[in-house]
Amino acid sequence: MKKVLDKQFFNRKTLAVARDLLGKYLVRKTGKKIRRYKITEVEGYVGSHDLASHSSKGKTERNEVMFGEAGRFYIYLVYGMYYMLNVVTEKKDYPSAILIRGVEGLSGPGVITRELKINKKFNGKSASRKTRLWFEDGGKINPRKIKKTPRIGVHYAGPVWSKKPYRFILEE
DNA sequence: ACGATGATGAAC
DNA sequence: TTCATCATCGTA
Repeated sequence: MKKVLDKQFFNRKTLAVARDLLGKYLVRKTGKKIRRYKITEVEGYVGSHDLASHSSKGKTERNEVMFGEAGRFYIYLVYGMYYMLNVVTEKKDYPSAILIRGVEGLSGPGVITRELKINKKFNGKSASRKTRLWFEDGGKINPRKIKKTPRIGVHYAGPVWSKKPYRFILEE
C-alpha cells in the first residue's frame, strides 16, 4: 500500500512541495474504481505578494481556503467551463497553493477535472481516502528531468511575476 | 484565431 | 447593478 501524502507534506515551502509532487500520484476513487495518475506538471502560487495568485487580492469568498490549512483542495471555475484543481500549501494564513496542470495521460488542468469528475464540492476538503481524492507517494524520479518555466495564462500579473519560473514539468 | 460560458471582483 | 476579466479547451 502506497503512502498517502498528508498535511505535513504540504505544510512546507510551496515551490519545494511543487517540485516534490512531480512523480507522485493523484488518486481518484469513483464507485469501486480507483484510478492513479502520475503527476507531470504543476504550478506554484506563492503568497499574497505573488501578483499571479488569486490571494494577491486579499481574502475573498472564492479564495479563502488558500488562507487555511495545508493539504486541502482549492477548486474554482475559470472561463465559465473548467474547474481548476489546486492543493493548499504552507502554514495557515500564508495563502498559497499548487495548481495541478498535468498528469500522465491527461494534459491540461481543465481536462483533469473533467475526466476525474472534480467540481466545487471538493473545495475546502482535505486530500484523503475519505474524500475519494488524494495523493500517494511515488517512486524516485531523476531531478535532472525536472524542467522549470514561467506559469501559463498569467500575463495579468505584470512583467515580473508573470515570468517567475514557478511551473515545474517532469520530462519523460 | 476564436467562441463557449458563467462566476468573480471592482467600479459605480 | 453592471462590466471586464478570467490559472482553458476544442475546433478551425
